[in-house]
Amino acid sequence: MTLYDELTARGLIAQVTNEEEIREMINNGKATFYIGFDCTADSLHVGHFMALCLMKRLQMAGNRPIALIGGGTTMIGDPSGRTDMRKMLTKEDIDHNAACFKRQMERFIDFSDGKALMLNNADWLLDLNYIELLREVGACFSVNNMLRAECYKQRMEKGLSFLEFNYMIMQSYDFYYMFQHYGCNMQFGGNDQWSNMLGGTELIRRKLGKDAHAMTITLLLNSEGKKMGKTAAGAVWLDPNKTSPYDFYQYWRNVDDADALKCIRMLTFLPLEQIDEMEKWEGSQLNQAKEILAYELTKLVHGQEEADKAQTAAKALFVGGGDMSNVPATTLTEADLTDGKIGLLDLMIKCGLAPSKKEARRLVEQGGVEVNGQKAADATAAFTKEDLAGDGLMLKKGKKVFHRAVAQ
RNA sequence: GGAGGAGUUCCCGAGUGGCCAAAGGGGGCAGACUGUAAAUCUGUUGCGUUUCGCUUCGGUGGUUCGAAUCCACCCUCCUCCA
Repeated sequence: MTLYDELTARGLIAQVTNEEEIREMINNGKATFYIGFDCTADSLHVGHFMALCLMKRLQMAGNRPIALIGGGTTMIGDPSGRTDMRKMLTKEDIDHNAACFKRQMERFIDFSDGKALMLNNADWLLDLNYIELLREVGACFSVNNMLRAECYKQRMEKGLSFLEFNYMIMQSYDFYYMFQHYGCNMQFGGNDQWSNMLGGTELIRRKLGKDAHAMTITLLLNSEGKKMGKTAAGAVWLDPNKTSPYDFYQYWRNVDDADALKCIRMLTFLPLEQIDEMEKWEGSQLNQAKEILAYELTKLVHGQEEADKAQTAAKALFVGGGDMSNVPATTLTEADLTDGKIGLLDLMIKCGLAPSKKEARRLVEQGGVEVNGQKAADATAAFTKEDLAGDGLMLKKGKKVFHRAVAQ
């Protein structure tokens, strides 16, 4: 099976500018393609992970990826898919975030021997001269057309600043620049980037009379049509300090039935035949599929060792028995104890199970807290250093949030 | 530049001097039911030493016994005119 067919079979391709040419290019490893990453946070998240996987698949087929860090474009802020304006970030924040991205990407993509490049558009965007740019590039854009683009249309209601309006031009310029300097002939991106990407191919055609290609990845939506990888607490991060491997595992372990196979197909590297086999599973058997999904993804992102740990911990907690040592834990010091004790409510806050005493108390009152398998009924309960010795106390909030508290 | 309108708790949105920690909905959390799923039902949803106290309705001052509510100035956004 060719690469292009595989991508199609996995449901990864959303739109392409020219199917025949792109198929030919990527199947034969002739593409030098880029994906842009706006560095609005100090870690990549699950949404980026899809893009990274795609880069990896293409790289394995001999194509050359360019990871473009948006040090320059982040100064502007992409209005796509947004109903409000982004917070403006300082130059320092952006630089810091870009450095964090770089570290994370190196885990997935092989940057050795020029097999992949990492560029930062700050290198060429920040030095642009306004008048020159307007004359060189601005003349090639039709405002009429731009306003017709879906990403701007949505914002016409709410208001769109001129700053953000220029985002498309900057992104197009990136493509134009890399096409000339790095032989970049294709751009990938989320489907919400389609109009921005077309801006680039159009610019290259007008300025250079050459064809460049664009291809978008299907956005990973759950059965309710919302972007996956978001929780109430925020994004699911790839940085283990922001989202622990255990939580990462649990996120995927808990996806809806309806989304399990779609995720396996789109995100894992399991062979398609194996996935087709799983397609027949239904009902509680899907639970097994979710386990596979969670394990495979945790392995990809955090490595085999962390994936094993997360799985062991999950099994120990939900199935029973087993080794508890991999369950997320908080270590308490002498300073956390008052008169040699710590109250249940304070303990819950320390372990991150509740943001305030009020909420901790409510949880206990509603019967949502267990300590060592016993329902905690008394909010005034307190624990001593001895209680926390050894494996410590096993706290449980609700049905599936477990946390250990141990003494130093 | 001119004329209007708006900013309320995580989000939407009611409230226009005391009965307001602030209706209703969404979302979240917890309970029941389950398969660590969905749907449904119930409770809950500012903080604390919890029959009470403290902080909160864009910001800063002011009026008042008392302000989300009235006044002044400022900031941000929207609509119309130029």
